[in-house]
Amino acid sequence: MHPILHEPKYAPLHSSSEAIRRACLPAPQLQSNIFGGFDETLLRGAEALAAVDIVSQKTHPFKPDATYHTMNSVSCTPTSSTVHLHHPSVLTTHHSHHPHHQPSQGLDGDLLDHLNPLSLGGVPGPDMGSTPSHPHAHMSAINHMVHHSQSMNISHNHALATHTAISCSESETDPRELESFAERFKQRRIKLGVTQADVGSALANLKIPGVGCLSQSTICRFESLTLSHNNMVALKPILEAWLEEAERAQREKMTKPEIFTGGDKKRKRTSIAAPEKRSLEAYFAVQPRPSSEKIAAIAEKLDLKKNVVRVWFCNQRQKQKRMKFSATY
DNA sequence: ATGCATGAGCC
DNA sequence: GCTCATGCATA
Repeated sequence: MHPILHEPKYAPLHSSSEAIRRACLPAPQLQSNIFGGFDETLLRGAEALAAVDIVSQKTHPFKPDATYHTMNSVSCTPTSSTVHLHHPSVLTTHHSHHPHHQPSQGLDGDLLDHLNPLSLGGVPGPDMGSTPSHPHAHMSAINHMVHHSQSMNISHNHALATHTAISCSESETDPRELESFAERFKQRRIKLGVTQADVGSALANLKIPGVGCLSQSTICRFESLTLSHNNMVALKPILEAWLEEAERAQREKMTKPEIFTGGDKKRKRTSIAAPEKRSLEAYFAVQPRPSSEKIAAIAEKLDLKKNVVRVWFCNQRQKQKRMKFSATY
């Protein structure tokens, strides 16, 4: 079921969002935010690193078998609410993107070759059953949509002394507004003496259709603007509602924030060692979107599980899109 | 505060 | 298999 958000004015999303994004983006220089604009320079660096890696790699067999999760319990269960919707990514509207833009395809192949001359032949990739299918409690699913047009525009018309063509949207999506709200939010939250985790679990008490609780992580990221612009836009009204409610409640009495009693769950987090991480970064600089084969090759070289490498690349890409570091919103 | 991971939805 | 929103675990 789809939790229809109480905001009919939003455009249809999912399906079209990707398309819209792609279509709208002029020609962002893509992922060069983090790694700056070097290409050749970095490349050499990458190759060097990679080379070094090969060597150092064999020396220490890091975690041969990275990690695993063992979780079971579900989670947030703030005594009162039951509204746990699924359907997280409902908003995917703008963002920058180009389908597959491979900056230096040849290069990366090269790099890999150096690293692993055998890999390209057909490395089966040590991707063994890495899917401990776990029933994950995926609660909370908010999201509002954002007009596609809006967000995109703002990014391009940079400081035009003339007029800001923020044509489409209301200030709700203005990065500037989001930033100041996040700041005010944190301040008021602290004033209320509430922790990020408290806010997250208390959200469920708002009983907003489609909104369950959120984790401390998410609240933290919201405050620090380390979420995508879309995500920020979607969360803002919710957190704003909580804030109002919390301040109102405080005026009359003291509602004690309830913390869910998660009993059991132990998921181990894989920790990628510095040397491996450096190599991954070097690869990423050259090719942010390696093919499955390349991922397998890299995984083998670094002695990491293929899935770990794949996820690392996904996370790295996502990281670039976060509000604070992205110029594409 | 942040790294690694999951899962839904889409292609 | 990717993107995105989000979370658990951890430094």
